[in-house]
Amino acid sequence: MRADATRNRRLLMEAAAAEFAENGMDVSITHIAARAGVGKGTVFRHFDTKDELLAAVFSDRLEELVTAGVRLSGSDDAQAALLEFMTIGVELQAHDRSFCQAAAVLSRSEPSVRAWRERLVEVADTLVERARTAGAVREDITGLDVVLLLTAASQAVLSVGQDTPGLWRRYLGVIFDGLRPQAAHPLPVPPPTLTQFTQ
Amino acid sequence: MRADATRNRRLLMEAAAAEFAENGMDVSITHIAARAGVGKGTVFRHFDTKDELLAAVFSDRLEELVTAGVRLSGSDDAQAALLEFMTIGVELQAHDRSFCQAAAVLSRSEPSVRAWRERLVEVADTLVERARTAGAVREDITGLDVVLLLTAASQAVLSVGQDTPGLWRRYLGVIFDGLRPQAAHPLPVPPPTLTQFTQ
DNA sequence: GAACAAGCGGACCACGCGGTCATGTTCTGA
DNA sequence: TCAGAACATGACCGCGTGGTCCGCTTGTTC
Repeated sequence: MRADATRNRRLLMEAAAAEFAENGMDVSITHIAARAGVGKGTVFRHFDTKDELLAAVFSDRLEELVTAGVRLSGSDDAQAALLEFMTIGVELQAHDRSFCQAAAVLSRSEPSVRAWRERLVEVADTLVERARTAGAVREDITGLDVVLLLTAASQAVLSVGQDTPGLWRRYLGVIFDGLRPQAAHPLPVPPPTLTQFTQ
Repeated sequence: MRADATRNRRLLMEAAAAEFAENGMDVSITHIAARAGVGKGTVFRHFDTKDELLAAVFSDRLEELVTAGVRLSGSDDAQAALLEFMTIGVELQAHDRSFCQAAAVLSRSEPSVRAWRERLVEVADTLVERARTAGAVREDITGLDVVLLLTAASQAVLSVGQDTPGLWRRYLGVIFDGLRPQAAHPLPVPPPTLTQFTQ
Protein backbone atom coordinates (compact mmCIF):
# COMPACT_ATOMS: atom_id res chain seq x y z
CA MET A 1 0.00 0.00 0.00
CA ARG A 2 1.33 3.39 -0.96
CA ALA A 3 2.22 5.93 1.70
CA ASP A 4 -0.30 8.54 0.54
CA ALA A 5 -3.01 5.90 0.49
CA THR A 6 -2.51 4.90 4.10
CA ARG A 7 -2.40 8.56 5.10
CA ASN A 8 -5.64 9.29 3.28
CA ARG A 9 -7.28 6.27 4.82
CA ARG A 10 -6.39 7.50 8.27
CA LEU A 11 -7.63 11.00 7.48
CA LEU A 12 -10.87 9.52 6.22
CA MET A 13 -11.43 7.41 9.31
CA GLU A 14 -10.83 10.41 11.54
CA ALA A 15 -13.09 12.69 9.52
CA ALA A 16 -15.81 10.06 9.36
CA ALA A 17 -15.62 9.35 13.07
CA ALA A 18 -15.94 13.04 13.91
CA GLU A 19 -18.71 13.66 11.41
CA PHE A 20 -20.72 10.61 12.46
CA ALA A 21 -20.30 11.51 16.10
CA GLU A 22 -21.41 15.10 15.63
CA ASN A 23 -24.19 14.67 13.09
CA GLY A 24 -25.33 11.06 13.14
CA MET A 25 -24.89 8.40 10.53
CA ASP A 26 -26.90 10.29 7.92
CA VAL A 27 -24.05 12.66 7.06
CA SER A 28 -23.19 12.46 3.40
CA ILE A 29 -20.06 10.96 1.95
CA THR A 30 -19.45 14.31 0.31
CA HIS A 31 -19.21 16.03 3.69
CA ILE A 32 -16.88 13.41 5.08
CA ALA A 33 -14.62 13.61 2.04
CA ALA A 34 -14.51 17.40 2.30
CA ARG A 35 -13.64 17.24 5.98
CA ALA A 36 -10.86 14.80 5.27
CA GLY A 37 -9.61 17.06 2.50
CA VAL A 38 -9.92 14.44 -0.23
CA GLY A 39 -12.16 13.86 -3.21
CA LYS A 40 -15.34 11.85 -3.06
CA GLY A 41 -13.96 9.10 -5.25
CA THR A 42 -11.18 8.49 -2.77
CA VAL A 43 -13.72 7.46 -0.16
CA PHE A 44 -15.06 4.73 -2.39
CA ARG A 45 -11.56 3.56 -3.22
CA HIS A 46 -10.98 2.74 0.45
CA PHE A 47 -14.50 1.63 1.37
CA ASP A 48 -16.77 -0.09 -1.15
CA THR A 49 -19.88 1.33 0.42
CA LYS A 50 -20.94 3.87 2.99
CA ASP A 51 -21.96 1.12 5.39
CA GLU A 52 -18.48 -0.32 5.20
CA LEU A 53 -16.97 2.98 6.28
CA LEU A 54 -19.48 3.27 9.08
CA ALA A 55 -18.70 -0.28 10.18
CA ALA A 56 -14.98 0.44 10.23
CA VAL A 57 -15.48 3.48 12.44
CA PHE A 58 -18.00 1.74 14.66
CA SER A 59 -15.79 -1.31 15.11
CA ASP A 60 -13.03 0.97 16.35
CA ARG A 61 -15.36 2.38 18.99
CA LEU A 62 -16.40 -1.09 20.10
CA GLU A 63 -12.80 -2.20 20.26
CA GLU A 64 -11.96 0.72 22.55
CA LEU A 65 -14.68 -0.32 24.93
CA VAL A 66 -13.72 -3.98 24.85
CA THR A 67 -10.10 -3.05 25.57
CA ALA A 68 -11.15 -0.95 28.54
CA GLY A 69 -13.30 -3.84 29.77
CA VAL A 70 -10.45 -6.31 29.54
CA ARG A 71 -8.20 -3.97 31.46
CA LEU A 72 -10.81 -3.50 34.18
CA SER A 73 -11.36 -7.25 34.45
CA GLY A 74 -8.07 -7.41 36.30
CA SER A 75 -9.04 -4.77 38.84
CA ASP A 76 -9.21 -5.52 42.56
CA ASP A 77 -12.39 -3.60 43.26
CA ALA A 78 -15.01 -5.45 41.19
CA GLN A 79 -17.77 -2.95 41.88
CA ALA A 80 -15.68 0.05 40.93
CA ALA A 81 -14.50 -1.80 37.84
CA LEU A 82 -18.03 -2.42 36.64
CA LEU A 83 -19.01 1.17 37.30
CA GLU A 84 -16.02 2.49 35.42
CA PHE A 85 -16.71 0.15 32.51
CA MET A 86 -20.25 1.46 32.33
CA THR A 87 -19.09 5.04 32.67
CA ILE A 88 -16.71 4.65 29.74
CA GLY A 89 -19.40 2.94 27.68
CA VAL A 90 -22.06 5.53 28.32
CA GLU A 91 -19.68 8.41 27.71
CA LEU A 92 -18.67 6.88 24.40
CA GLN A 93 -22.29 6.77 23.28
CA ALA A 94 -23.26 10.11 24.75
CA HIS A 95 -20.66 11.81 22.59
CA ASP A 96 -21.51 9.92 19.42
CA ARG A 97 -24.81 10.56 17.71
CA SER A 98 -24.36 7.64 15.34
CA PHE A 99 -23.59 4.99 17.94
CA CYS A 100 -27.10 3.81 18.64
CA GLN A 101 -28.28 3.75 15.05
CA ALA A 102 -25.09 2.10 13.92
CA ALA A 103 -25.47 -0.65 16.49
CA ALA A 104 -28.99 -1.39 15.32
CA VAL A 105 -28.23 -1.30 11.61
CA LEU A 106 -24.79 -2.85 11.29
CA SER A 107 -25.13 -5.83 13.58
CA ARG A 108 -27.24 -7.53 10.95
CA SER A 109 -25.04 -6.89 7.96
CA GLU A 110 -21.46 -6.55 9.15
CA PRO A 111 -19.81 -9.65 10.64
CA SER A 112 -16.92 -7.65 12.10
CA VAL A 113 -19.34 -5.54 14.13
CA ARG A 114 -21.16 -8.64 15.27
CA ALA A 115 -17.89 -10.17 16.39
CA TRP A 116 -16.98 -7.12 18.45
CA ARG A 117 -20.38 -7.06 20.04
CA GLU A 118 -19.96 -10.65 21.12
CA ARG A 119 -16.59 -9.83 22.61
CA LEU A 120 -18.18 -6.90 24.40
CA VAL A 121 -20.84 -9.08 25.96
CA GLU A 122 -18.20 -11.58 27.03
CA VAL A 123 -16.16 -9.00 28.86
CA ALA A 124 -19.28 -7.48 30.39
CA ASP A 125 -20.23 -10.93 31.63
CA THR A 126 -16.87 -11.25 33.33
CA LEU A 127 -17.20 -7.89 35.01
CA VAL A 128 -20.75 -8.62 36.17
CA GLU A 129 -19.80 -12.03 37.48
CA ARG A 130 -16.97 -10.58 39.52
CA ALA A 131 -19.14 -7.77 40.85
CA ARG A 132 -21.83 -10.26 41.78
CA THR A 133 -19.37 -12.42 43.67
CA ALA A 134 -18.37 -9.30 45.59
CA GLY A 135 -22.03 -8.77 46.48
CA ALA A 136 -22.24 -5.51 44.58
CA VAL A 137 -24.71 -6.58 41.92
CA ARG A 138 -28.04 -8.39 42.05
CA GLU A 139 -28.32 -12.03 41.04
CA ASP A 140 -30.59 -11.78 38.01
CA ILE A 141 -28.49 -9.49 35.86
CA THR A 142 -26.27 -10.55 32.94
CA GLY A 143 -23.47 -8.92 31.01
CA LEU A 144 -25.79 -8.45 28.07
CA ASP A 145 -28.18 -6.61 30.36
CA VAL A 146 -25.40 -4.23 31.28
CA VAL A 147 -24.48 -3.63 27.64
CA LEU A 148 -28.07 -2.77 26.83
CA LEU A 149 -28.34 -0.50 29.83
CA LEU A 150 -25.36 1.47 28.56
CA THR A 151 -27.48 2.54 25.63
CA ALA A 152 -30.35 3.29 27.95
CA ALA A 153 -28.36 5.69 30.09
CA SER A 154 -26.86 7.51 27.13
CA GLN A 155 -30.19 7.89 25.38
CA ALA A 156 -31.96 9.31 28.40
CA VAL A 157 -30.56 12.77 27.76
CA LEU A 158 -31.29 12.67 24.06
CA SER A 159 -34.31 14.91 24.16
CA VAL A 160 -32.90 17.55 26.47
CA GLY A 161 -32.57 20.71 24.47
CA GLN A 162 -29.97 22.85 26.17
CA ASP A 163 -26.56 21.30 26.60
CA THR A 164 -26.02 19.95 30.09
CA PRO A 165 -22.65 18.23 29.88
CA GLY A 166 -22.37 15.07 31.90
CA LEU A 167 -26.06 14.82 32.65
CA TRP A 168 -25.88 11.20 31.51
CA ARG A 169 -23.87 10.53 34.67
CA ARG A 170 -27.04 11.19 36.64
CA TYR A 171 -29.00 8.51 34.85
CA LEU A 172 -26.14 6.10 34.87
CA GLY A 173 -26.21 6.63 38.62
CA VAL A 174 -29.88 5.73 38.84
CA ILE A 175 -29.41 2.67 36.66
CA PHE A 176 -26.39 1.52 38.60
CA ASP A 177 -28.40 1.81 41.79
CA GLY A 178 -30.98 -0.38 40.07
CA LEU A 179 -28.32 -3.03 39.64
CA ARG A 180 -27.53 -3.20 43.36
CA PRO A 181 -28.96 -6.08 45.39
CA GLN A 182 -30.54 -3.78 48.00
CA ALA A 183 -33.46 -2.63 45.86
CA ALA A 184 -33.81 -5.71 43.67
CA HIS A 185 -37.34 -6.81 42.93
CA PRO A 186 -38.07 -9.76 40.61
CA LEU A 187 -37.92 -8.76 36.95
CA PRO A 188 -40.99 -9.57 34.86
CA VAL A 189 -39.06 -10.80 31.81
CA PRO A 190 -36.11 -13.22 31.47
CA PRO A 191 -32.81 -11.88 30.17
CA PRO A 192 -32.18 -11.90 26.42
CA THR A 193 -29.69 -14.36 24.98
CA LEU A 194 -26.60 -13.57 22.94
CA THR A 195 -28.28 -15.12 19.91
CA GLN A 196 -31.19 -12.75 20.15
CA PHE A 197 -28.74 -9.90 20.52
CA THR A 198 -26.61 -10.55 17.48
CA GLN A 199 -29.31 -12.38 15.53
CA MET B 1 -64.66 22.28 6.54
CA ARG B 2 -66.03 19.84 4.01
CA ALA B 3 -66.92 16.31 5.06
CA ASP B 4 -64.43 14.62 2.75
CA ALA B 5 -61.70 16.91 3.97
CA THR B 6 -62.15 15.97 7.61
CA ARG B 7 -62.28 12.31 6.65
CA ASN B 8 -59.08 12.57 4.67
CA ARG B 9 -57.38 14.41 7.47
CA ARG B 10 -58.24 11.61 9.84
CA LEU B 11 -57.04 8.97 7.37
CA LEU B 12 -53.82 10.89 6.98
CA MET B 13 -53.18 11.15 10.70
CA GLU B 14 -53.78 7.42 11.12
CA ALA B 15 -51.57 6.49 8.20
CA ALA B 16 -48.83 8.84 9.32
CA ALA B 17 -48.96 7.56 12.89
CA ALA B 18 -48.67 3.96 11.73
CA GLU B 19 -45.94 4.68 9.22
CA PHE B 20 -43.88 6.79 11.62
CA ALA B 21 -44.27 4.17 14.32
CA GLU B 22 -43.19 1.31 12.09
CA ASN B 23 -40.44 2.95 10.06
CA GLY B 24 -39.26 6.04 11.90
CA MET B 25 -39.72 9.65 11.00
CA ASP B 26 -37.78 9.34 7.75
CA VAL B 27 -40.66 7.73 5.87
CA SER B 28 -41.58 9.76 2.84
CA ILE B 29 -44.72 11.79 2.40
CA THR B 30 -45.39 9.73 -0.71
CA HIS B 31 -45.59 6.53 1.35
CA ILE B 32 -47.87 8.10 3.90
CA ALA B 33 -50.18 9.48 1.23
CA ALA B 34 -50.33 6.07 -0.45
CA ARG B 35 -51.13 4.34 2.82
CA ALA B 36 -53.90 6.83 3.49
CA GLY B 37 -55.21 6.30 -0.02
CA VAL B 38 -54.93 9.93 -1.04
CA GLY B 39 -52.73 11.94 -3.37
CA LYS B 40 -49.53 13.58 -2.29
CA GLY B 41 -50.94 17.07 -2.77
CA THR B 42 -53.67 16.35 -0.26
CA VAL B 43 -51.07 15.90 2.46
CA PHE B 44 -49.71 19.38 1.89
CA ARG B 45 -53.21 20.82 1.83
CA HIS B 46 -53.70 19.66 5.42
CA PHE B 47 -50.15 20.15 6.70
CA ASP B 48 -47.91 22.88 5.34
CA THR B 49 -44.79 20.86 5.93
CA LYS B 50 -43.72 17.36 6.85
CA ASP B 51 -42.64 18.52 10.30
CA GLU B 52 -46.10 19.88 10.93
CA LEU B 53 -47.64 16.49 10.22
CA LEU B 54 -45.09 14.83 12.44
CA ALA B 55 -45.81 17.32 15.19
CA ALA B 56 -49.55 16.69 14.95
CA VAL B 57 -49.04 12.96 15.30
CA PHE B 58 -46.48 13.32 18.06
CA SER B 59 -48.64 15.73 20.02
CA ASP B 60 -51.41 13.14 19.99
CA ARG B 61 -49.06 10.59 21.53
CA LEU B 62 -47.96 13.02 24.21
CA GLU B 63 -51.55 13.87 24.97
CA GLU B 64 -52.38 10.21 25.48
CA LEU B 65 -49.60 9.90 28.00
CA VAL B 66 -50.56 13.09 29.81
CA THR B 67 -54.14 11.92 30.02
CA ALA B 68 -53.06 8.62 31.51
CA GLY B 69 -50.88 10.47 33.99
CA VAL B 70 -53.70 12.73 35.08
CA ARG B 71 -55.95 9.73 35.60
CA LEU B 72 -53.29 7.95 37.66
CA SER B 73 -52.71 11.05 39.78
CA GLY B 74 -55.96 10.25 41.52
CA SER B 75 -54.95 6.69 42.36
CA ASP B 76 -54.72 5.46 45.94
CA ASP B 77 -51.55 3.47 45.52
CA ALA B 78 -48.96 6.11 44.62
CA GLN B 79 -46.20 3.62 43.91
CA ALA B 80 -48.33 1.50 41.62
CA ALA B 81 -49.56 4.65 39.92
CA LEU B 82 -46.03 5.81 39.11
CA LEU B 83 -45.07 2.37 37.87
CA GLU B 84 -48.09 2.17 35.61
CA PHE B 85 -47.45 5.66 34.27
CA MET B 86 -43.92 4.65 33.40
CA THR B 87 -45.09 1.38 31.89
CA ILE B 88 -47.51 3.18 29.62
CA GLY B 89 -44.88 5.71 28.66
CA VAL B 90 -42.22 3.16 27.84
CA GLU B 91 -44.63 0.97 25.92
CA LEU B 92 -45.67 3.96 23.85
CA GLN B 93 -42.08 4.64 22.89
CA ALA B 94 -41.12 1.02 22.45
CA HIS B 95 -43.77 0.63 19.77
CA ASP B 96 -42.96 3.87 17.98
CA ARG B 97 -39.70 4.17 16.12
CA SER B 98 -40.18 7.89 15.55
CA PHE B 99 -40.88 8.88 19.15
CA CYS B 100 -37.36 9.55 20.28
CA GLN B 101 -36.21 11.41 17.18
CA ALA B 102 -39.41 13.39 17.11
CA ALA B 103 -38.96 14.46 20.71
CA ALA B 104 -35.45 15.69 20.01
CA VAL B 105 -36.27 17.49 16.77
CA LEU B 106 -39.70 19.00 17.35
CA SER B 107 -39.30 20.41 20.83
CA ARG B 108 -37.22 23.21 19.38
CA SER B 109 -39.47 24.16 16.50
CA GLU B 110 -43.04 23.27 17.41
CA PRO B 111 -44.64 25.18 20.28
CA SER B 112 -47.51 22.71 20.59
CA VAL B 113 -45.09 19.89 21.23
CA ARG B 114 -43.22 21.99 23.75
CA ALA B 115 -46.47 22.73 25.56
CA TRP B 116 -47.37 19.05 25.79
CA ARG B 117 -43.96 18.21 27.10
CA GLU B 118 -44.33 20.77 29.85
CA ARG B 119 -47.68 19.30 30.77
CA LEU B 120 -46.08 15.88 30.81
CA VAL B 121 -43.37 16.97 33.21
CA GLU B 122 -46.00 18.58 35.46
CA VAL B 123 -48.01 15.41 35.75
CA ALA B 124 -44.87 13.34 36.26
CA ASP B 125 -43.89 15.70 39.06
CA THR B 126 -47.21 15.12 40.74
CA LEU B 127 -46.86 11.35 40.48
CA VAL B 128 -43.30 11.41 41.78
CA GLU B 129 -44.21 13.69 44.66
CA ARG B 130 -47.02 11.39 45.74
CA ALA B 131 -44.84 8.30 45.45
CA ARG B 132 -42.10 9.99 47.44
CA THR B 133 -44.52 10.89 50.20
CA ALA B 134 -45.51 7.23 50.31
CA GLY B 135 -41.84 6.34 50.76
CA ALA B 136 -41.69 4.49 47.45
CA VAL B 137 -39.25 6.77 45.66
CA ARG B 138 -35.91 8.27 46.64
CA GLU B 139 -35.63 11.92 47.60
CA ASP B 140 -33.41 13.24 44.82
CA ILE B 141 -35.55 12.34 41.83
CA THR B 142 -37.82 14.73 39.90
CA GLY B 143 -40.67 14.29 37.45
CA LEU B 144 -38.40 15.36 34.64
CA ASP B 145 -35.97 12.64 35.62
CA VAL B 146 -38.76 10.11 35.28
CA VAL B 147 -39.75 11.43 31.86
CA LEU B 148 -36.18 11.12 30.66
CA LEU B 149 -35.86 7.63 32.09
CA LEU B 150 -38.88 6.56 30.05
CA THR B 151 -36.82 7.13 26.95
CA ALA B 152 -33.91 5.32 28.53
CA ALA B 153 -35.89 2.16 29.20
CA SER B 154 -37.43 2.07 25.75
CA GLN B 155 -34.12 2.65 23.99
CA ALA B 156 -32.31 -0.09 25.86
CA VAL B 157 -33.84 -2.71 23.61
CA LEU B 158 -33.10 -0.82 20.42
CA SER B 159 -30.06 -2.79 19.34
CA VAL B 160 -31.43 -6.24 20.03
CA GLY B 161 -31.80 -7.97 16.69
CA GLN B 162 -34.38 -10.68 17.11
CA ASP B 163 -37.78 -9.57 18.33
CA THR B 164 -38.27 -10.15 22.03
CA PRO B 165 -41.64 -8.59 22.78
CA GLY B 166 -41.88 -6.88 26.13
CA LEU B 167 -38.17 -7.03 26.83
CA TRP B 168 -38.37 -3.33 27.68
CA ARG B 169 -40.31 -4.36 30.79
CA ARG B 170 -37.11 -5.92 32.10
CA TYR B 171 -35.17 -2.69 31.87
CA LEU B 172 -38.03 -0.62 33.15
CA GLY B 173 -37.87 -2.98 36.13
CA VAL B 174 -34.19 -2.29 36.69
CA ILE B 175 -34.69 1.45 36.36
CA PHE B 176 -37.66 1.45 38.67
CA ASP B 177 -35.61 -0.40 41.25
CA GLY B 178 -33.04 2.36 40.82
CA LEU B 179 -35.70 4.86 41.84
CA ARG B 180 -36.43 3.12 45.15
CA PRO B 181 -34.94 4.59 48.32
CA GLN B 182 -33.33 1.31 49.39
CA ALA B 183 -30.45 1.39 46.92
CA ALA B 184 -30.13 5.16 46.59
CA HIS B 185 -26.60 6.51 46.43
CA PRO B 186 -25.90 10.22 45.91
CA LEU B 187 -26.13 11.19 42.26
CA PRO B 188 -23.09 12.96 40.81
CA VAL B 189 -25.07 15.56 38.83
CA PRO B 190 -27.99 17.81 39.81
CA PRO B 191 -31.34 17.30 38.06
CA PRO B 192 -32.02 19.21 34.84
CA THR B 193 -34.52 22.06 34.88
CA LEU B 194 -37.65 22.39 32.78
CA THR B 195 -36.02 25.26 30.92
CA GLN B 196 -33.10 23.10 29.88
CA PHE B 197 -35.55 20.45 28.81
CA THR B 198 -37.75 22.54 26.54
CA GLN B 199 -35.07 25.12 25.75
C1' DG C 1 -80.04 21.62 -10.31
C1' DA C 2 -76.92 25.16 -10.93
C1' DA C 3 -73.14 27.80 -9.53
C1' DC C 4 -69.11 28.10 -6.99
C1' DA C 5 -65.83 27.48 -3.64
C1' DA C 6 -63.33 23.94 -1.40
C1' DG C 7 -60.77 19.98 -2.08
C1' DC C 8 -58.12 16.61 -4.75
C1' DG C 9 -54.46 14.45 -7.58
C1' DG C 10 -50.24 13.64 -9.70
C1' DA C 11 -47.09 15.52 -13.08
C1' DC C 12 -43.48 18.43 -12.15
C1' DC C 13 -39.35 20.97 -9.98
C1' DA C 14 -34.88 21.55 -7.75
C1' DC C 15 -32.04 19.29 -4.80
C1' DG C 16 -28.88 16.11 -2.49
C1' DC C 17 -27.87 11.47 -2.08
C1' DG C 18 -24.80 7.00 -2.88
C1' DG C 19 -22.12 5.29 -6.23
C1' DT C 20 -19.31 5.08 -10.99
C1' DC C 21 -15.73 6.00 -14.20
C1' DA C 22 -12.48 8.06 -17.45
C1' DT C 23 -8.77 10.90 -17.04
C1' DG C 24 -4.88 12.86 -14.89
C1' DT C 25 -1.45 12.58 -11.11
C1' DT C 26 1.96 10.65 -7.85
C1' DC C 27 4.45 7.27 -5.56
C1' DT C 28 7.77 3.34 -5.92
C1' DG C 29 11.07 -0.34 -7.26
C1' DA C 30 14.64 -1.57 -10.13
C1' DT D 1 15.74 8.00 -14.03
C1' DC D 2 11.70 6.27 -15.61
C1' DA D 3 8.09 2.83 -16.63
C1' DG D 4 4.14 1.43 -14.86
C1' DA D 5 1.10 0.51 -11.30
C1' DA D 6 -1.41 2.42 -7.65
C1' DC D 7 -4.06 6.21 -6.49
C1' DA D 8 -6.89 10.71 -6.61
C1' DT D 9 -10.38 13.42 -8.69
C1' DG D 10 -14.78 15.50 -9.72
C1' DA D 11 -18.06 15.51 -13.41
C1' DC D 12 -21.67 12.53 -13.99
C1' DC D 13 -25.76 9.09 -13.37
C1' DG D 14 -30.11 7.41 -11.56
C1' DC D 15 -32.97 7.87 -7.89
C1' DG D 16 -35.99 9.37 -4.18
C1' DT D 17 -37.02 13.31 -1.58
C1' DG D 18 -39.99 17.57 0.17
C1' DG D 19 -42.69 20.76 -1.80
C1' DT D 20 -45.53 23.33 -5.83
C1' DC D 21 -49.17 24.06 -9.03
C1' DC D 22 -52.90 23.84 -12.04
C1' DG D 23 -56.66 21.41 -14.19
C1' DC D 24 -60.26 18.58 -12.67
C1' DT D 25 -63.74 16.70 -9.24
C1' DT D 26 -66.88 16.99 -5.48
C1' DG D 27 -69.45 18.66 -1.60
C1' DT D 28 -72.37 22.54 -0.21
C1' DT D 29 -75.76 26.22 -0.66
C1' DC D 30 -79.55 28.73 -2.35
